[in-house]
This record gives sequence, C-alpha cells and structure tokens, in this order.
Amino acid sequence: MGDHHLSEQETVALVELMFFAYRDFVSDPDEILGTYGFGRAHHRVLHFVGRDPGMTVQQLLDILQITKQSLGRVLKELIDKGYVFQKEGEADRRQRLLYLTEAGEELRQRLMGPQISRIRRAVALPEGNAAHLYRKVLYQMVSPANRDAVLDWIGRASLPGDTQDGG
Amino acid sequence: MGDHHLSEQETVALVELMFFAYRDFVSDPDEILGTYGFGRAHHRVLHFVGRDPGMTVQQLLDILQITKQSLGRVLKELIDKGYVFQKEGEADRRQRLLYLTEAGEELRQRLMGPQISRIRRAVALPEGNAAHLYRKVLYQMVSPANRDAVLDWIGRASLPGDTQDGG
DNA sequence: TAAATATGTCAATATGGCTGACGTAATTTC
DNA sequence: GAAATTACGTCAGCCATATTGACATATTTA
Repeated sequence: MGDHHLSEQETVALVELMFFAYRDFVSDPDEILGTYGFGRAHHRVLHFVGRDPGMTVQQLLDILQITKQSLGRVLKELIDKGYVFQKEGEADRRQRLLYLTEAGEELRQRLMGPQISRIRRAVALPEGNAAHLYRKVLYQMVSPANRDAVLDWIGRASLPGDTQDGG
Repeated sequence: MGDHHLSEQETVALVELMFFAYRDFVSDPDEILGTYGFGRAHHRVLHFVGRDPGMTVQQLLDILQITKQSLGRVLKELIDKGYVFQKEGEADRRQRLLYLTEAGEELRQRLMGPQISRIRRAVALPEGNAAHLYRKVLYQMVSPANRDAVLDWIGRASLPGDTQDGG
C-alpha cells in the first residue's frame, strides 16, 4: 500500500501547483476566445457538445453543474453566431439535441490545441508511466460522488485497469 | 527520453480530467467560504498571505495575476472583517505589508483542510512515487514563462532533483 | 527637483454565475 | 382522456469577480 503520508509542506506545494497549473492551463484558450467575444463558458459548451454530439441540454447541464439560466445566454450566443445548432429529438420531441456546426468544430479544435500540447509536454517525462499516474491522480481528485459520471464521460476504456475507486 | 506520444483520446481524457478535478478541488472551500460571505478571491488572498506573511500588495498581485482594482475590494473586505491587516514597510514606507490575523490564519487552515485531504488521498496510490510524478507533471503544466516565479514561491526545496525546466 | 514606484480609489463595463417565476410543448402516469 | 411530470426557454433581478482608464498621495530613487 502506498500510504507514505506526504509532509505538510509537500502537500501545500501540490495544492498551490494545482492553482498555478490550472491558471496557466486555461490561459491559452482564454486568449483565443477573447478574439471571438467568447468566454470560458462558451469553451466548455463547445468542448462537451463536440465530444458528444446530439447530447441533450439536460446532459450538458449535468456535466457543467450550472443552472439552465446560466447556460441559456451562452448557448444562445453560440447558436446565434453559428457555432452550435439544435435538432428536435426523434424519440422525444421535447428535446433539443445539441450539435456543433463546422465552424464550431473548427473552433473547438483550435481551442483544444494548446491544451493538448501542454498535456503532452507535461506527461512526456523521463520516467515511464507518468501519464498513467497523472491520470489516476487527477481521477482521485474528483469527488467520489462524481466519479461514476466522470468515468462514464471520459470513457472507461481510457482508464484501463482501474476499478471504480481508482486503485 | 520519455516521448511516448499520448493518443488523441488519452490526451483529451486528461484535458477533461483537469476540468473535473479542478471543479471538485475548489468545491469544498467554496462551500465554507459561502458561510462567511466570501468567494474564491478571498480564499486566494488568505492562502497566499498566510503562506508568506509580510508580502507586499504588488507581490500578491504578481502571484494572482489580477489587477489592483480587482484585488482592492476583496482585500478591503478581508481587512474590514478582521482576517487581514496591513503594516507600513520599515525599509520602504510606501509599502503596506500584508499579514493574517489569528482569525485569518484559522480560516485559512480551515479552507485548506479539505484540499490537503483530497491531495493526500489522491497521491496515496499503490504505485510508489505518485506524488513526485504528480508534482512534476503539474509543474510542467505551468507556462514556461511563469515557472521561475512558481518555483520561487513553492520553494525550490520541495521539487528536489528538478532543474529549472522540470527534469 | 524630477521621475518612478507603491498603493488606493472612483467610475464604468463585462462575464458568468445565482434564485425565482412563468410559459409551452410533449410525454408519461393514473 | 385528464393530470402530472419532464424538457426546455425566458424574463427579471441580484451577486461576485474580473476588466480598463483616470486620478491622487506618499515615498523613494535618479
């Protein structure tokens, strides 16, 4: 078992690295978004809709964990500017299934580009298995109550060998 | 060299885990802050001032990477409510050195508690060295331009064996 | 003495959250 | 078939946090 307890100092360093890493991680897409008059909220919608085309509004709300009123404006802007469109559900005609337009998919790729590079750079370390460990560690950072949903989203295949509680 | 290129799918999974992990990572302190009428901005100030008592306003701005106007209100509220106080600099009397009151330090500890637990839980994995790799990976996520400042802040001692570009 | 620095503040603006209320269409349940 | 529930949209108001630009004051440095 790996319960070599981290020292206070080491742990605080990790807490702070989480802050610094996230701050810089979102800085590249933020800059691109600015030139479109969009913000982080638009990025998230673009990203998740692009990752699961045809998702319902409710599914998107569950992932973002925001209210429909908050989503409303952002979604409307993305639709008005031609990056997202909606299609009536076939099985359930109350649903407005979400899709990216070509421009939307292009923008999504453009926004993700720097983050992909940053992740690849970050896990390309001399040690073997850094990516695997990083993935497991980040997964453990997710609240237990949310892990099933996250695992479903990410695709269980991408966490090979993991049981539900990540060990 | 460890440039086993990650697949697109694996990398996207890491991008998304970064989002989910950060979202949950800040959720515990957010809840506590709400009961004080504070927000994330207050947390950051409390944390960094507590980590480096006597820091100047400008140093805090450099770390947070926000404008002094943004900091202004938050800092004023923390001072008014008795969590932070200022002291005129001795060497340079223009400076208003920042310190936490006892209540401030208590709140800081309380806010950090859940994050410390979460990190310790996350790095307590069967594999050895998870914490070390996690630290290196998060460090690599920081923009190169900011790494020196982050390293200075974290304390170079807490990244043993690392060269400036992270080993 | 002049210039630069550290800090504070006023005003206006933008973004992205929130709650609460209300409306409509479609589906499900009784 | 009527009633309840669900999926979605929207209006209104509020709050937190960020921004830019301008200006003021005290202090230090050149």
